[in-house]
Amino acid sequence: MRELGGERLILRLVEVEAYLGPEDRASHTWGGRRTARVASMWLGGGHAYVYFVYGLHYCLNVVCGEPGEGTAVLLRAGEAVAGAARMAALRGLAHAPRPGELAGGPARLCAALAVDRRLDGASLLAGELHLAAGEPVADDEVARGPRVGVAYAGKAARWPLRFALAGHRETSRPRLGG
DNA sequence: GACTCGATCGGCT
DNA sequence: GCCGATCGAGTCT
Repeated sequence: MRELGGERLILRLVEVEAYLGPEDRASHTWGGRRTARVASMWLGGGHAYVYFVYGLHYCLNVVCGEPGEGTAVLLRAGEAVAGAARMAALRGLAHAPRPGELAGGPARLCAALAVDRRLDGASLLAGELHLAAGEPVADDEVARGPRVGVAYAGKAARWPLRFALAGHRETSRPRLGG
């Protein structure tokens, strides 16, 4: 849930990826890296970790576990529950978004919720950006597969740590089968 | 101090 | 399906 100027923008998360900390080569905390950029990923669970990538995109993670674990979940896609028009405007879309276009992809999700570095390290338990428990999802509704864009990570690149609602239309590309 | 490349997206072919 | 954009963190010298 994103609160922006009194308006509520609500996304239901439909796709995420897990990053397991120092032993996960695809993780920014691989090998115990403690640099300024990843500092917030070492915070305790419930904090946001926002980073800038490719010179023009932001990605939003939810930090997990105890302080010092360095584990997080990347939010890859969501479907609009409320505030879709505002989110489309934030995305700069002049037309009604097609399925998957509004927040289907980590950088799109950040753009739709106006997330940038100012929210890096912020608490997600309260405040203008926060997580709320949603409907429970049965195990057989969840498709899983290898993560995206981490081919450099060797063996860890093949770990099935990407999770999405099976057959959901808002998930990011490349679409997870199932 | 300089160089390399990335947890991406959108436009063009 | 392929490729360029764009910049800062990380790494090496």
